[in-house]
Amino acid sequence: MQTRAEDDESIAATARAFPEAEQVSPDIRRPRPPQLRDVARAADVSISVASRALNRDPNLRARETTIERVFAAARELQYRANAAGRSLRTRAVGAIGVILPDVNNPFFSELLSGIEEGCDENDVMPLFGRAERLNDNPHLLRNLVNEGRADGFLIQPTDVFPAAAFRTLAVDRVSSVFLNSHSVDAQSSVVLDDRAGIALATRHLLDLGHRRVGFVGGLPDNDNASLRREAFEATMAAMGLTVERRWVTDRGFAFADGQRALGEMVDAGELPSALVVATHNAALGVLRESLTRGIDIPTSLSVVSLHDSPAAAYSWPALTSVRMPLRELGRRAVSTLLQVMDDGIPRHEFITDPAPHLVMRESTRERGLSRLHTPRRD
Amino acid sequence: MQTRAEDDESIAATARAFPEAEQVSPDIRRPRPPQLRDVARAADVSISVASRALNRDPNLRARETTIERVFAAARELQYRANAAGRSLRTRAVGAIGVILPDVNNPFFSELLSGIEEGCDENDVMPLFGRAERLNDNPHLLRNLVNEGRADGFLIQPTDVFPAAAFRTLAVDRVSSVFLNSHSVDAQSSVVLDDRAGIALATRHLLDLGHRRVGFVGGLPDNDNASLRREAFEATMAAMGLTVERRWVTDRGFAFADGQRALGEMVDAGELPSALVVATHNAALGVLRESLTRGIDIPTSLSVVSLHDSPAAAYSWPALTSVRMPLRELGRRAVSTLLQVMDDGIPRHEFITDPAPHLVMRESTRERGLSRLHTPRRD
DNA sequence: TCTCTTGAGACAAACGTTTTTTCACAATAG
DNA sequence: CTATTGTGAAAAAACGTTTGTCTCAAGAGA
Repeated sequence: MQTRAEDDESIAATARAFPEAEQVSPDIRRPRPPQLRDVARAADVSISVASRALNRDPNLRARETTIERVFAAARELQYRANAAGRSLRTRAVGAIGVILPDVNNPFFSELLSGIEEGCDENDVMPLFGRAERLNDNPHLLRNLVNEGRADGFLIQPTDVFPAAAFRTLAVDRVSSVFLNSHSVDAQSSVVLDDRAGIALATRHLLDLGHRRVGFVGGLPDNDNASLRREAFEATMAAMGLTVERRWVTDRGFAFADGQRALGEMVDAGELPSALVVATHNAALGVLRESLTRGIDIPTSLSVVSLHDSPAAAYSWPALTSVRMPLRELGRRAVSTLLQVMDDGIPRHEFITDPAPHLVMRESTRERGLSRLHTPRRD
Repeated sequence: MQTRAEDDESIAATARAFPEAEQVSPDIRRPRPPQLRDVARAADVSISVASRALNRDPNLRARETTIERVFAAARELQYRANAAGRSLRTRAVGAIGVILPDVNNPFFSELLSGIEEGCDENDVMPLFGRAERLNDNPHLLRNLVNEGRADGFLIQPTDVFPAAAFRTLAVDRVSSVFLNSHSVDAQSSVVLDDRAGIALATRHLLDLGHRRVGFVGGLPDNDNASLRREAFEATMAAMGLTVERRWVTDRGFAFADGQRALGEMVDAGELPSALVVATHNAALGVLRESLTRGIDIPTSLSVVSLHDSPAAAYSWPALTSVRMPLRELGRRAVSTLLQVMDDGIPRHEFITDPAPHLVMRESTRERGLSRLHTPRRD
């Protein structure tokens, strides 16, 4: 303030005027993570040998002991290759985008952990994004690709999906695997055996003696919905049973759709004695609407759903459901994506193992008084 | 097969023998995303000018028209800076790790979208990870840091958290913000106004005329649990009401804990006329246990919970609850983390706006109206 | 003796940015 | 007519890897 000081002095003064600057500066400087250079120095080899050893490059010719030294040094230092450096050189970032609609749908819990498991196994990083984000930011996928943040995508599509957002992927030739969807051709897919799941659920009701069985399905233009419905009808037909039109609804997969489906069925007159519900959330809606309308489940109506989840055990009554191998789906989706990324050949996988499994809870019961025992046939 | 052809020929023959090779090879080579170099060329400037223009470098001296040209070119090409290149140079990757326990807890849905919103606003990429992953892979956080994949972390801790996994962060001086937790000192935090939420819930019951009010709380050594319990007792005391010991439980925040709490309360004798439940999932457990035991809610017991969620509307009866500003929590957590990353100064934020809000549904009722009005049943 | 091979490893370029430094040129001052 | 100063922009280095090419020595084969 008094006199004009020389430059260096005034800089020092400035520093003093903002005391926190002195403390902060060392605070935010965090220790540099170990680099390949450090590993090489510790193992007393060149950087290139260290790199090739760690990556198990077959072109590297070095003594076993040398390679061992490198690995030991890397372990010792907790070395992890810097993703940016590697990515810059290899044009692959070791991360995959995972786009799911409604992460909070409880039935995704297993799928999610399957995906994470698959990622861990393959040393790949998952980048989760809720599908809704695509609506706010339709460039998300393209940006992710252009920024080189993801090498490929795992996508679970829904009806309301902005298909345009995915066209980008095809145009840019980005590998992607669609989960539970046959609809997008020319892309890879990994799907569950919905047919077997629905058949299991339906047969469960038939085994309990039910004959008047209805179906609460998804929207008519949804591929999965029609597949499930066909499977239901086929199973019924195989038992020589016909399906009453009025007991088959196609309102959708959501909670509210299940509520509505049951409501309409009730309003239309006599109920079936049992319902196969094509998906978990809709089944919870059916249960809830039954409570509202005073329909006693399972006494006067049995309900079984495709897809299990923790929430199924919490509902009233606890929901009998068919548990699908979602964890396996997640794992396979990851490994399939990696294969596709590797060779560019689209694949269509079908998860049959482990097979769908019936989880018996409280929402189904043997059909009331009539203990008619029908011979089983297949 | 017949004669030895010259090299070029035999290569062509090989290609013909593996027809897919011809298609695949170009397939997996995807178009190179636009680079800064391309932008610079299109705008007819050097790479450095392009970079500084796009980053609004104040040290850049260039004509306005030049800068405009650069932006126009970037828009035209849909340029996005390659994350690896930038990260390598700047030592920041523009991504933050988000560690949540149990992503499927429905009450996280808003928190998640708040975080994504905050990330979008700040042009940062969220890397979600379920906390359980830390159990399988305790090095996850350290690896993320060492690989330079995340610049900082958002963490929602729980009781069962492997605290050791977080010590790494402190040691490596990685910025992190804890959500809803006061317990980890020396780290930043963003917390909700639980006190106000519990007070609102409690006052709601008192306003309805309830005087015998109980509390279903979390584990006694959980900071949040004690905070909520204190808030409950303070609100009661402010009305001159004492709290009966037997109506205060501390089983935990989970569904099963709620079930157990109510069960024990019933087994112990007379019930209160209303319950404040310290968290959403436990409240659902209380509701479910009431159904099991034939306790009519809200006729003989009113239940209100801290934290709302879509699932609350689906329960039976629909759960009256206090909606906390989780979306705002998510957004603020992101911006706080970015500030901490910027200057290294820990912060402790308190979300009071928007204020907690009572969502009236069907699980609470005025005391004494017991037989006048029952929820709709057909 | 001379060339070849092989083993064991080192050199150096390249990936796409950001940022410090340098440069060319014109306008002004002396 | 030469120095100085702005102005506008280009050069070049650096970030941490991976990987194609080199080196160097020791032995093999002729």
